[in-house]
Amino acid sequence: MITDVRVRFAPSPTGYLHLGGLRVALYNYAFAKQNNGKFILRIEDTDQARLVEGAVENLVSSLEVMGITYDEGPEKGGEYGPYFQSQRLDIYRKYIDELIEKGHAYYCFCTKETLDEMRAEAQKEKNFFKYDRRCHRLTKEEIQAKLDAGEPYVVRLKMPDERIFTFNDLVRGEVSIDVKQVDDQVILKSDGFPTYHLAAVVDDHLMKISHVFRGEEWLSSTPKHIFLYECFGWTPPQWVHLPLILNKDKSKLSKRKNDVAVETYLEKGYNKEALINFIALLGWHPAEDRELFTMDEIIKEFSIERVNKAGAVFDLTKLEWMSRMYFRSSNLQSVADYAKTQFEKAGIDISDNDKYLRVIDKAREYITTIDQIIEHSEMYYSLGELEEKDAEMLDNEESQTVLKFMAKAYDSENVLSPDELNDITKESIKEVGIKGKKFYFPLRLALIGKGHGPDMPAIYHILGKEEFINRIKKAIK
RNA sequence: GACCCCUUCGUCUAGUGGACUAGGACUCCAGAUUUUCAUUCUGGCAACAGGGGUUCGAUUCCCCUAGGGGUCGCCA
Repeated sequence: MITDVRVRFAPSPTGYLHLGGLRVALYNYAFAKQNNGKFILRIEDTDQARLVEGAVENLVSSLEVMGITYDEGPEKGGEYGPYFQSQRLDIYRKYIDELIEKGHAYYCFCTKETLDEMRAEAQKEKNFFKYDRRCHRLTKEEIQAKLDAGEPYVVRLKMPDERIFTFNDLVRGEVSIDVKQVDDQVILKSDGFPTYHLAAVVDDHLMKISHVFRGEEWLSSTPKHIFLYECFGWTPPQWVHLPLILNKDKSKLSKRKNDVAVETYLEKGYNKEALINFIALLGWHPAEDRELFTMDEIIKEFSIERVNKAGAVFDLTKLEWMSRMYFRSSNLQSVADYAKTQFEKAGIDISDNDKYLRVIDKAREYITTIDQIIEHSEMYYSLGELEEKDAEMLDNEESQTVLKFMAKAYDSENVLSPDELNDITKESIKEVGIKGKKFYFPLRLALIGKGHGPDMPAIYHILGKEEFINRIKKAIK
């Protein structure tokens, strides 16, 4: 076990929990639990323009329904709060001033327009764009004058001129990046908010984060972060850059090409344990050939060493399979509880709980998403209109013969066992002289209103003896 | 374009120099079981990107090429 593990999931509240975010959160959570560490939720709301109302609540509730709970964060609080970056502005300002004082950062008064021009220029030469540091050459007096005049400014980190940053990533191993590829990052925006780079580093240090799990898209900005740690004289955390989750065309999973919000999958009615299991296996796999893992098993088995380097394509078909598997094998009561709202929506009275559980236990065998439960359940509560050709079939002579015979054959004092019921059925087939589809189809139409469905003992068990006989009788003309 | 990362069946992956005739899962196909649908079972199709090394021996180590992805914002 690794000691003093403190990890964090730090989403920006832009609306919903992304599948990629879910996986980062899950790995963080599993890693923390497994090492008896702490899992922190921190809200990175430094971009005023992108704030979305209710996003935090949404994020928190998505995590909660997925079974990922945090030890410190919004609502809960904790020793290292506040956990909203927008409430930590003073802290950031203090550290930014320290950087300026030490000469690691400088004021920049260049406007967006100037910068755009410079970028366009660099674009023409097809070069990597780097800010030319013209504001770094300003004298103290010039800076003060501009500040006094109330000119808007940002603060930039002054990266070293020459240096190869080499760092160790727990997934990728040693990674090297030349500082020539790294720009003087803006760390304080003109609206007084810090950028991610500064805020994350400061918070990770102050919150004593030991391992930073994040998407691979952050790999190339890691030198900026490492440099910040050095400027402050702090020890950087362990880096864990996760492979990306991909669209079918291998590009980074996106809203345009896929459903990316966890809540969408929940609304669609996928089994949530299956979703967790499925997402866990996107980029991570234990040594054995097993595929089905409960949350506890994921916590137990997870290891960074077994996280893949290559991105993983999100394959809905496999999620669907897994969702089916989970509906069939999870605890009956939990499926029944999950299905309840569907029945309410459909206006089906499920006050007979024993029957409800019998219905669910059978219907669950057929579903991929929970909303499909109704079409496999409603016939046990009430029979709809028969389709025309089915009605005709039910009325024909052979069908009526079968029904009349079976209404008597199945009638008994005691509740029939599956074996007894099967025996009666088989004997009856011989006696009536009608078999196969001609025998079973009308029977099924009478019982559940459709030609396909569960076997006789299953229907008998669900409906109960009385209702079973009644339905057959009702179909007799 | 520059830099960084990545590369085993269509997809998720196992594999850390010989046990590989490259394993599992999903999908697909075929057969069996079942009165029907669904299930279940059995079998099948299908991959080490290419080229050089190193080695007695490379999927595994090294190099090159190719392909894919990521980054290059006062977004995170």
